[in-house]
Amino acid sequence: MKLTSKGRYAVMALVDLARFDNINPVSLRDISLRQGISLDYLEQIFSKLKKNEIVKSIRGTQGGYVLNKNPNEIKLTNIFHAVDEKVKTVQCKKESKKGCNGKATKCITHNLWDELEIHINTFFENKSLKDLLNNNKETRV
Amino acid sequence: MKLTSKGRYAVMALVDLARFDNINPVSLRDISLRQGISLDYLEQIFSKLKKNEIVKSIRGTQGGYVLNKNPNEIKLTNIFHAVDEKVKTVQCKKESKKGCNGKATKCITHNLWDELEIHINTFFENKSLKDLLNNNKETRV
DNA sequence: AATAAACTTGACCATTTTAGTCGGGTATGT
DNA sequence: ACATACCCGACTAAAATGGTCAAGTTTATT
Repeated sequence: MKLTSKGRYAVMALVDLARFDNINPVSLRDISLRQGISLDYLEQIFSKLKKNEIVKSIRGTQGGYVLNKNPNEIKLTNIFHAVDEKVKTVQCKKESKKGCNGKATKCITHNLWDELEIHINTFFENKSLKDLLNNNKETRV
Repeated sequence: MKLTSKGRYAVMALVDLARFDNINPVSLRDISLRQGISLDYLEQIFSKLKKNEIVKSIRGTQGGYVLNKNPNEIKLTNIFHAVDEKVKTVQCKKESKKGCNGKATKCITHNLWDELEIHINTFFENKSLKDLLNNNKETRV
């Protein structure tokens, strides 16, 4: 099981954005420089964040992105969902009634992955951008 | 984030093993047939389970594998660790003091992944093979 | 002693995913 | 007009994944 960089970058970028968008929109270039994430890659990520109405864009000079909601309304679930970062149990639970492994029954560990998924999603549901912002005022080395 | 088949197969195979090893060792061939997992792939997985002392092997005809511990002593953590299925935060947390992203500080979401990892591992620590066995007596469609 | 069942080991490989890059746009403030 | 910034789709190198294949060794049974 692994977390991909895409999800990590999305969260990093949004925390960065939340910190600086109070006055003006924040350009991806700035985020790129501050967070050390490739600009081109950020564009892909923000395209998805925009489609999912997590951020708004302002084009042209002095343009950039701003949050589309309050930081406490943006849960990690939303962010991960937007960039296709999700908990996958691979080939299990795809077909609802067919069972796994091409057999007629659920595989013997099926319920386990369900539980795990719920467990992880609960964590994501309960974390908002705001939590991360607060958590980070106390930046320890 | 995704769970790989290797981890899933390892758990499935061990549940299968736990059910049948009361009398005789269980051959991978049997597990392969019952669970629909490639025999060659199972061999790779069991090689790792054996190195981690989760199973013992008996060679020769009528040989096979048996559990090396009681089902309630085998936690999911142990299984996943054995087959290299673990929560990875990718490039974060590799260097202990250097920080992430090649900078001198921790990335702003560093603590988050720590928390998540703890959250998930807690789930794995608290689940044993025995739990899965019990859970499965009530096999619902 | 021969045989067959089963574990053991290591190399190999096709496919998919990941983490980008690249090249062209279009909109807009100055 | 021009620079800054978003927009969009195609492309790609490298890694991970989910295996396969071949050539063993061990041991119970006949």
